[in-house]
Amino acid sequence: MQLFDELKWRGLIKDMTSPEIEEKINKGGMTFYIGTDPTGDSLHLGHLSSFLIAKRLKDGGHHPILLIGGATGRIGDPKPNAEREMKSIAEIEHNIQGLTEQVTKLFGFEVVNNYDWTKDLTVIDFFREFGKYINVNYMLDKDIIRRRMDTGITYAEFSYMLLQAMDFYHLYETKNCTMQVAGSDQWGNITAGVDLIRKKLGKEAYAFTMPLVTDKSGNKFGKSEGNALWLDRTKTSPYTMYQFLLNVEDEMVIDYLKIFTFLSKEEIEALEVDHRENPHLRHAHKALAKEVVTFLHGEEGYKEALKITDTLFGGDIKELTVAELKDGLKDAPHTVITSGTNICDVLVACGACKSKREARDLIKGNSISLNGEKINDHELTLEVDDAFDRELSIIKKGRKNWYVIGFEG
RNA sequence: GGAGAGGUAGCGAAGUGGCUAAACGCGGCUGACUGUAAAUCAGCUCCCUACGGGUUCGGCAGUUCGAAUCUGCCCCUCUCCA
Repeated sequence: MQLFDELKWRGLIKDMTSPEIEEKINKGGMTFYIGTDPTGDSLHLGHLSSFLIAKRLKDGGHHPILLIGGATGRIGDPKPNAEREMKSIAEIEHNIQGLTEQVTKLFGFEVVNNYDWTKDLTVIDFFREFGKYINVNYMLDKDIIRRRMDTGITYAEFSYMLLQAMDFYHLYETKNCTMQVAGSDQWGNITAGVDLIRKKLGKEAYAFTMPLVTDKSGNKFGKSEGNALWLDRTKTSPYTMYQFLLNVEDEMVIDYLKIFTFLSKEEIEALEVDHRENPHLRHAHKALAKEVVTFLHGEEGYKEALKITDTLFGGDIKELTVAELKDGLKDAPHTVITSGTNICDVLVACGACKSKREARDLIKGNSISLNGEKINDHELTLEVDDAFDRELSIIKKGRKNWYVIGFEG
């Protein structure tokens, strides 16, 4: 199967600026770029799909460049509903450093920063060199701008697409970068760049987008309880990442295998059959979790995640040794209390509950386990004598939220 | 600069002097059922050991026995005009 067809089969191609892209992708040898603004100091799962496309293209003989938006990040890409908060320069610098290290390590891409070629541009030069080539009517016609017309948009964010267009133009000129790849929400910005290159240079540049990865109900994929799943293991442990992927919706798991793994068509189709016939075995889920965690954190990270999973979901935690518990729960919040503390206070202290009221409600609702036993008395106190080896107690909220309690004194 | 319409809990949106800690929907959390899934059903969703108390409806200051609801000033958003 040729590269383009494979990308298509994996569901990674939504829109293209030109049908010639198919041939160019199959042929290899292109320099292309993907971009991200330094909104955080690590990538998260939501970024991964487009970075993996870049990796696939790289493996197919193309040359990827990662553009980090030191300049564009100072402005903010318009969101559909509201203006972005401006980030401090210090935070942006910090994020650029984090992202650069991460991407270099994980993907080995060449990294550039658009602040380097925009920081010395004067306003007047900007207007003469770029402003004159873009019509406001054209900008107003972009979907993202139209959506912001009733809630308001500042001149800074309105101008964002010009900065991104300049990036493409700059990379085209200096690095012969002829293609841009991004998520479908970037279509407006991308085409602005293609048009700018055509107008200023009379040359054709190319771009395609990938569909936004969503869950079954159409929400953006890659958040757990409102928190992003970071690719940096100090921010999101291999275990947490593994668990998230193991729990994706049945209907979506095959799509995710195509998007997030390098498993072949044959392997994925075999998993699809397996999953249809024996859904409860969850072989497809396990494959997805294994592949992604191994790619991100190596064989060791995967083994660690698997071991913790087996420990926590394998049976009765009372049968485990303290050493096993410690190891299995080393990513769970760890809180030290004094022996004799009320259970509700402990639940708040360890972060399981926002308030004592919530703690009582959860206890009444049969949701809290202490050392493997459900509890229903909110007057209960935690005693060091009841702890495993007089050292630690384990609280579980719901089915999969764990908290380790140590004792002081 | 002028005229009009708005700012209500995580989001959307009711409420326009006491019956409102604030309808309803979404989201979130928990329970049951399952396969650590989905769907479904049930409970919870400002804080407090509580048939009660304390803080809320852009901000500040007032009117009133009583304000999310009325008044003044300020901040912010949208629409139209210039």
